[in-house]
Amino acid sequence: MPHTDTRHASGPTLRRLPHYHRLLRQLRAEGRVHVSSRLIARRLGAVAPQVRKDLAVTSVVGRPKVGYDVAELIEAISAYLGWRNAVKALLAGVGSLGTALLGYEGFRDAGLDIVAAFDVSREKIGTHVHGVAVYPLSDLPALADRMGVRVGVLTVPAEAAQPVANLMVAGGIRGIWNFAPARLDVPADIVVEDVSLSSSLAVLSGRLNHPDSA
Amino acid sequence: MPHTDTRHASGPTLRRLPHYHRLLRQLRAEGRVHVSSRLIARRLGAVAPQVRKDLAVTSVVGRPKVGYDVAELIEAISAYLGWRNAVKALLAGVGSLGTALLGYEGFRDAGLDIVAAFDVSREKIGTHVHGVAVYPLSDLPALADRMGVRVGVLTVPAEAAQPVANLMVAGGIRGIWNFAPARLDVPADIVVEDVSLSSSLAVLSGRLNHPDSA
DNA sequence: TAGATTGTTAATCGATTAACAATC
DNA sequence: TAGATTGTTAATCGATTAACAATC
Repeated sequence: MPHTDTRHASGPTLRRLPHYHRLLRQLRAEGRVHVSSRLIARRLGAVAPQVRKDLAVTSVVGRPKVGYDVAELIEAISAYLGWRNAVKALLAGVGSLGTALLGYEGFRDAGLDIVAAFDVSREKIGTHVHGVAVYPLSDLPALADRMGVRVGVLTVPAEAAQPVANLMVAGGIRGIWNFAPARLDVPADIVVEDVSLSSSLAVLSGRLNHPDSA
Repeated sequence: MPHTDTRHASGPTLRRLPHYHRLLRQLRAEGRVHVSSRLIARRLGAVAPQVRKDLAVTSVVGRPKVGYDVAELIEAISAYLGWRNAVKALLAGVGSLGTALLGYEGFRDAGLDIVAAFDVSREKIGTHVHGVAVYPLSDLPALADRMGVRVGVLTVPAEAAQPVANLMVAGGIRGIWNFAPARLDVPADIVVEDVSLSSSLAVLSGRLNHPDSA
């Protein structure tokens, strides 16, 4: 009996899935119907068994001597990552980064539909930023709950991160995409994904200053 | 003989150093002079040996029963990450994300001094964005070389990423902070650090959709 | 001194890579 | 069929965590 249950995807695997998706779309645009793990690996700077193990989480099976069906893989990755039916999200903190994220059209294709924004600033409240209405932070829990928002994008200053995260949790949000440079203390069933620009920059600086790095 | 040569800092360690730095500044502001690895670990959601191993790369030694000197650690982390004398950087791609990054004052404190921006758009060339002059992309190699720029911040669309990275390399740049969703092909001695928002979002989505994740 | 804390070695854990039988 | 490619198990690698002697 072939096992149909998908293996659990590790963090590194999840991180790579969008790269596979991007390459596969490119290959499909070039008219390619099948693709081998070896080709994918070469184009992405990886090795073939890595690619096969990653793709296995989608339950797609390849054919020996032929490879994988490109269109099937694209669809399966989209489905696995929940890109088919976008989840509703809100954004808190309409500063320069928040504004830039509100202006990024691509999130809807990546399963994220930002339906409301929140800020403390009198000047911003009541305006629309890239088509998204800005509400007062104090309305966040009630509005999030009413609209059925599941994800919060956190782009507030460090000091405000924890209190605003609390508002998100109070509003019934399930996951927080945290761009603030602060560690969040949230209930165990809330998913937090940190985007730490300072960490990323530190890796770049460290490698530049200490070049013997592996 | 005590060994004075610093151990090599791994990627994960480099990523955590800014978090230690932030917490230590906070502790210093509260008037704390010494700190134990145990306290740092608790505040950052880590374990004490992890902290001690990370901090060891700075060559700072702690005192049994007392802990580490807070000010000394702050200084040593800054020095290790090259935050003392900021490196010159340029930014290519003055879109919404590029504009947001140009507006972020904190980079200078993190050792990055963005001295010029580049774009293809006629409207943008010749203007200043958050005080930084925008030049035509074609001038990038010559200007980078002349100004002694060492880091390039890449915030162009995916299709432009590789050609613009090539311009950066031609201009003598040593490291690229890549925000574009594309894999860059560069000489082996060039450091590339990717910030992949789609990967980060994929982790969040994957954990939300497949909750049994570890 | 007694006890807390460091620095480091050893054990564990998880992810990557290599190897290879199954298969079309 | 012969040979390329998959799916999966075993080996390797690197990072995290546990353990503990040294030390102030």
